[in-house]
Amino acid sequence: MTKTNDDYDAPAVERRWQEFWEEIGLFEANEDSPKPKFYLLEMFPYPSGDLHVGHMKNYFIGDVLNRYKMMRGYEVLHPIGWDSFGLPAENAAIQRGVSPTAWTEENIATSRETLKRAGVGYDWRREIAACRPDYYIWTQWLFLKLYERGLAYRASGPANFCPSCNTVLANEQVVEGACYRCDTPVERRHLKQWYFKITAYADRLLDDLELIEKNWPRHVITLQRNWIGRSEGLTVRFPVVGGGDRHFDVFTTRGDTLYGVTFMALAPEHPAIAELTEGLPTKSDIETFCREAVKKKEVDRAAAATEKAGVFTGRYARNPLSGDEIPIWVADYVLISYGEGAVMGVPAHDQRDFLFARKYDIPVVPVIRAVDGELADEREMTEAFEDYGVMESSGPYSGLTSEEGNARLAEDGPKGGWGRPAVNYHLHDWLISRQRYWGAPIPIVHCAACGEIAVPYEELPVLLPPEDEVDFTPAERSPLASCREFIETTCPKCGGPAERDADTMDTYVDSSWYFLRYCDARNADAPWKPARVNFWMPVDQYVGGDEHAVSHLLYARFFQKFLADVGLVRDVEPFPLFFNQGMVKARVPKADGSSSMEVMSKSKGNTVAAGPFIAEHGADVARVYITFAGPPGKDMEWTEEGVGGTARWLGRVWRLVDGNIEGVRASVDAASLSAAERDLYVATHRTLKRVTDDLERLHFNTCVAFLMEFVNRLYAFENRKSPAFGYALHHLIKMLAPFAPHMAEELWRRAGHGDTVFREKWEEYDAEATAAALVTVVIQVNGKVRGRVDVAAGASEEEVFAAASADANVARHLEGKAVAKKILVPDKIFNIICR
RNA sequence: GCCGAAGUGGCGGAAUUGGUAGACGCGCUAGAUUCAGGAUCUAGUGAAGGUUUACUUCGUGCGGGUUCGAGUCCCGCCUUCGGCACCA
Repeated sequence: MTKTNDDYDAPAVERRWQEFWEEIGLFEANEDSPKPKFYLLEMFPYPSGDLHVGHMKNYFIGDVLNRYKMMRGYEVLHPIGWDSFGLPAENAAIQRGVSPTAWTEENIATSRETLKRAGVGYDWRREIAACRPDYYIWTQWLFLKLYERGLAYRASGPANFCPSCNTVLANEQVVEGACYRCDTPVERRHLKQWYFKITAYADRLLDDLELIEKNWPRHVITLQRNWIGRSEGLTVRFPVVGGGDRHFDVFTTRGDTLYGVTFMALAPEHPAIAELTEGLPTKSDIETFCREAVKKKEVDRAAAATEKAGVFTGRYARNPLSGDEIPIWVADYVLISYGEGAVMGVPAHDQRDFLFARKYDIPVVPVIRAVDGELADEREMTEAFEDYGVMESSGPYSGLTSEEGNARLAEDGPKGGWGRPAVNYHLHDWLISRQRYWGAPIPIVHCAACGEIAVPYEELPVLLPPEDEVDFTPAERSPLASCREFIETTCPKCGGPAERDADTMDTYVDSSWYFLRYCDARNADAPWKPARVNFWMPVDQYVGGDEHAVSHLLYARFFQKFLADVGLVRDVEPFPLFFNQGMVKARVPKADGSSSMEVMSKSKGNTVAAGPFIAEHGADVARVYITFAGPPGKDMEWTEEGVGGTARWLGRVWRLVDGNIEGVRASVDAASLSAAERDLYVATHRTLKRVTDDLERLHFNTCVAFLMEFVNRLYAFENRKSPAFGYALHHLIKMLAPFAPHMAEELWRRAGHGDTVFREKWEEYDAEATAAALVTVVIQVNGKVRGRVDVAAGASEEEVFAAASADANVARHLEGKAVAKKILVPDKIFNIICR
């Protein structure tokens, strides 16, 4: 492997400066600073213990900004902590009999050490860990706040259960029907669980996306919009024929197709099925169908999506508008979890209903025609007509457009008592209880006499019981449930015997408010002091992965809105500016000798461990390579060759600057420079401008490229004793600082400075120098490049034309032709159109 | 199926608003230096043609279009990668 330089022992130099920075408290953020604040945050990491270089990208992007913003004069809050509850610690306890606390703290220590060796600058005084009582006391405190407002509740309902993790999951944690963590297909189970009422904020979570839309990646905004999935329509009531006042509600976005309803379909899980079929000879068949349908969904969801199956219940409902009697079916394509768990079947205008109706010989009745067409003949239909159009055969609504009809129906429904406008969401309430040990206990007590009672605030935290008293053997209930010392308590209300809730909270609860805790991390009396949160918040730059687009980023927004409502925070959005960094890929060899680039992960065996890499090559190599290899927002490829190239370049920088260190100077007399020196001076300021502009745009890869270009230019510059050269080196050190902080700091010190370069001001570029007096204008003839001329900046069309005509090649192309038109883009391009 | 992102040399990638396509790096080639090197320095490197110097033609997934000028804008396709997937 390439060494940067024989004189430069990166690991030793880096260590020295890391200790120095810690000594002088370089990264400590202070609320009483006169500087403008900048809150920079990377997503709450799980302390995995063995960080690989893929993990580091996030932190390196953050730290480039951190150091740049410091040099730009900001008081930067750049904190770190650990999202340290969660299954791996508990699994370690099960598999190896180790203590989850000890195991986690050990991993935290390793992760912390790796980040420190990587030179990432954090205010370690604010370090937090979700698994420590001084943090989770406030997670519980926030649970109680939600509970007080009716936003935390326990209810029975269908839940996603992961049989491998032995716990339920939130909808957001089910990815393509499988557990997000272990990829096991989830099962639907009817269970009593704790929820946060995020749906109460659905509209605000949706509407406020407009506030952040411009400063978030578009796809993340789209994902959130789709996930919330607001849809407007009608709830229509269909009475059961001969069923007294029994009825079914259905949700539809297509009220205009109501006269085309030819059947009704209930989800197999619909609770009213049993009662509806009571006493009918078909009852047992229907029960069998429902059982099979529910099972089928679990086993094979993909197949169920194409082939629809159903069974007729033997009962009928009445269309409240047409008065028609329509058969009630149970159909496997109807979802219990959306709308009312029942749909009106309009085969003529809904493709799913159409397929279902054709399969079971249910009539198809078209009631919408295309605006410029005719009503379809049901016998000739091969698919549903799903577009809006004009209503026909629809009683008093015939002749209205779909839009008009829907508006009228929304008014008439409540008047006629058969329907009402309704809004449905794809978003469901957030299921937050987990049947696991390693999480924050839910601070609720169940009392036989008083029912569900909140643990009083002054009794928080509800501590996890000591690990040696808990049986971690996987079961379908929380390990806490079998720990008598934990469960048995007294009712805070009546004082009688009572039981604690045995479940713990989803770890996403922990990460929904951690960014607030950093503002006041050591507060023992409250989760935070509002003044402190209001000083630092909102987060000025959030950096993280888009895998959390509809989980953490949605939950945290929900928490922030709730906290704003109860006056604990000021801002309604926590992260007005979110940057989504790409992943690090590395080669995975295949059996046939070829290979592919895949995201670095332990399971693929293509990781490069961060600690050992840094110990061998130094952190600066890793930092510069990761920032240079590609735009920060896109995936990048980690290769040995790339690492070598970066190491080589840092060696070039070192030899160049250190070899001429005595000439480094902060200023130069611009007036006394020779032409060549003047050119170097201009190049220095042009580089400074380009690097500065691209730092602001987060285009770090091009910043490094510009620095490389600059270094190449400096190598080509012969007079190394020139003040212009020393001046260029001074600027190079400063521009290098955000990217290779250790080397820059070492060079800064060797150049004779006492303090850290990170307390120096970022240099301002000389606008006069960057706007050069002479510019190169490209000459085109009929749109093709035929030459280039150097002219004075701002040269007129006549001047450029005169210069262009003097160019032999241009003249050749103009020869014998008449100039028809001249287009000049000042200082850039001159296009001569001729015939 | 729906939504989103992206297709540029051998490779990773540059190119604010339409204005020199291929910056920078890797790799490769040649030379210098060195006891030697996978170290260092210098030069070259999109393709084709060319009196190998001028220079010319082609070239940013494909086909059209707008424009003096298109990687960039518009229309229609193709491919790849993500996300959601019976949402009524």
